[in-house]
Parts: sequence; C-alpha cells; structure tokens
Amino acid sequence: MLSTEDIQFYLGIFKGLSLGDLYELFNMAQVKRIPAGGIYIEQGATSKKLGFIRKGLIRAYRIKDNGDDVTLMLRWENQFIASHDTVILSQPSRFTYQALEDTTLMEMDYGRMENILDSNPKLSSYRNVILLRMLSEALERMESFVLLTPEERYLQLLTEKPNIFNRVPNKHLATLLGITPVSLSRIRKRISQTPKR
Amino acid sequence: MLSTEDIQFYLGIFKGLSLGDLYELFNMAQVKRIPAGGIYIEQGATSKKLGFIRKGLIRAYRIKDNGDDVTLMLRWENQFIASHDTVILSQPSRFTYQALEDTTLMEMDYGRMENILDSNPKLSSYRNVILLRMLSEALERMESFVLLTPEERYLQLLTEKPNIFNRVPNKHLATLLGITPVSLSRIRKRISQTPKR
DNA sequence: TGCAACAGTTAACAAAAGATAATTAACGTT
DNA sequence: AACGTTAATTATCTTTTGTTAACTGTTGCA
Repeated sequence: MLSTEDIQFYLGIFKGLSLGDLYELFNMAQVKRIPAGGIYIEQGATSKKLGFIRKGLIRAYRIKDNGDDVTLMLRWENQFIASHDTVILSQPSRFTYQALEDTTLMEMDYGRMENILDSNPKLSSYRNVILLRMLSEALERMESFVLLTPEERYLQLLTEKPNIFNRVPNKHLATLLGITPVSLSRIRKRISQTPKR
Repeated sequence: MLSTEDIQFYLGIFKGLSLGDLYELFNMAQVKRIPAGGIYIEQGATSKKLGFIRKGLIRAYRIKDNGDDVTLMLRWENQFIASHDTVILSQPSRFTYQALEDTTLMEMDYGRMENILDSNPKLSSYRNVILLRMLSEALERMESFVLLTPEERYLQLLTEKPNIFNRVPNKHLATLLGITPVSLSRIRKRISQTPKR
C-alpha cells in the first residue's frame, strides 16, 4: 500500500510523527479511486468521511437556485478533504465534492479516527496543526474578499497558485473568486491589454 | 475577580470544564479595560495575546493604501479575540484591534497558555472545540462571499446578528460585508422601498 | 471526417458598485 | 444656543459586473 519512498515522503509531510504513528494513521484508511468527473461526496450525504488526497484534484460546489454551479473550494495532492458540514456541524453536506481529475485518496471514518487521535497525543497535536492551518487559510481567503477587488483576487491566485490554472477550467476559478466566468474573461483581457509598464 | 454568578455563567459557556479547569484558565488571565475608541492590539505588534471579552466590542481593521479603513472582524461578549497573525502565523499583526465600546477582557499570554492546555486534556479538547467553531465560522463567511450578493449578505447579517446594528456604525458593517458605506446606504434604501409582499 | 459537447471569448444592454462631493442629521461640547 | 465633529444619505458620474446570447475554438467520439 505504501512504498518505502512513500513512507519517507509522508514522514516529511506529517512532521513530528513517528513511523508507528504514520502506520496507525494509514492503517485505518482505505484507498479509494474516483475517475475524473466522478463524485466523492454527494450533496445531502451525512457520513463523516475524511479523505487524504494522494493524487488528483477535487472541487466542492453547489448549485444555486438559478441553476448555475458555484465552486467553493479546491483540494489537491497531500491535502485533507472532508465535508465540513458533516464533520464539524454534523449536518447533511450542502455541497457536492467532485473529482476534476482521476483521483486517488485515502479514506478514513472521522468518528473512528477521533478515538484514535484522542489516545495518541502526537496525532492529536498534529490534528491541531492541521486545524490551525485550515483556519488560517480560511481567514486569509475571507480577507481577500474584503480587502481586494475581483481583479486583485485573480492576480493573487495567479501568483500564489499558478499551477491550478493548468488543472481547473477557468469557469470554476471564476466562481471560486466570487465572480462570473464572463467577468473573469474580461478581467483577463483587461490585464493582457495593459502593457506591463 | 469572579462572582459566584459569574462562575455559574462561565461553567455554562465553557461546557465540559470543571470548576478547577475554569480556575486554571482564569488564573493565568489579567483583567484589562479598554475605553471606547482605544486600541487593544496595534498593527505590527508581535506579542501573542489571547483575550476573552467579558463586556464590550472589538473590531479588527486595516488601513488600505488609498487611506480608507476596512473592518475584517467583530468580536463581542464571551468570545475570544486574538491576532491570528501573531498567534497562528507568528508574524507581526497586519491588523489593528480597536474597542468600539468600553471593553473589559481577560487577557492571557498564548505561549504560557499552550503549556497549560497541553497538560490538561479537558482544556485542550476544549481548545479543539473552539478551533472548530472558529473554522466553521470562517468557512461560512467565505461561502457568503461566493454564494451571495452584497444585498443578500446584508440581509443575512441583519437576520443573524440584528443586535450589532445598534452597536456598530454602518460604515464598519459595510466594509465587513465587502462593500463601501455609500453602497450599503443604497442597498438599505432599495430594500426599504421594496414593499414587503 | 464530421459532429456534438463544452470552454472561452465577445457583444450588447441592464443593474449594481466605486469614487467624489455636497447635503442632511445626530450628538456632544463649549 | 451655537458650533464642530462625524455618520448617513443623496446626487452625479465612471467603472465594473451580471445577464443573455451569439460566436469561436478545441476535443473526443461516432
């Protein structure tokens, strides 16, 4: 399931965990493959799944009343993914989680996981690190909506995560930025026309 | 420092904590008073303060390049407040934290606090609850920017936190919603003109 | 090869928001 | 009671975005 290179790699990712901790973590996980376009978590689902993406890319989206879908979040390699509705709020997921590429992930049951976390101080302090990182990301994204214009948000995304532009259609990036695909297209044109002074 | 009614009250707020836990928490705290308009944390500050607001209201803001200030967050009674730059990212605070009312808070040093948390499982699991709640709030706010129009965000704030409209000037609420005060004024007019059918 | 499906761009118009400035209103202070 | 300060509203104009629909380009598949 895990090659020796994998193990080296993940010891680097999960800083501070021992080999035993790592096994404990991955032992309660099952490998799951989702083809491009496939669904990982359905809207309305209630099971508390926690996934760790080994390869691929997943987007969370929601269909608005007027029919168009809005992307809320993107997750890719070596990131955890879960419906925060089910895991944090214990309510049916308001969003659908869809793979945009062929995706391989390690899936765990969050309920079972919590017990294991509570009995292993290193794992539970690692959970804290992850939580803080997620909180920090969410706050930063929040700030970008308050402090930046759509155009500035686009430029920020372009410089901070240039790689995702090769992996995700612009229309999804547009709604992620809080604007329509048409508007993103105009922003791109505007920028390309402005000589770089 | 804490009256018996206070103790009853806080045992309710900090669910799951014993009287001893509560004392341990409040014992490392100092009471701090900030007059309306006063500053709690300066922009650029690096000390890892964690405050628990007993009375009053604090806003985090930032002055943009063009000179106007933007409110990022509001916190009031029985909420924790901290600069996430200093506490999570160990970097100078990009924001200023200002009391909008005469405010009383319990101030703790986060570094010292972490040690105590680590040695008390109930406190540390309580920290987790708080972190999850904060993460959930941040995600929900993020979602509101992606899924709702400014007008819908205003109405959401109005129904979910009606009380803050009596405590915070509209201009701060406007920037909190990601719009200008002028625009908020227009939204309010638009709504008042629409018959409530 | 041809065609269906879909992403991206462009166009045209309506609606909303930003910027700036003037006006009104509320409040506290002298 | 008059004044100064500040928040909120209103007006005017510019810019941007939303909406809808047409058009272009690419890709994969029959």
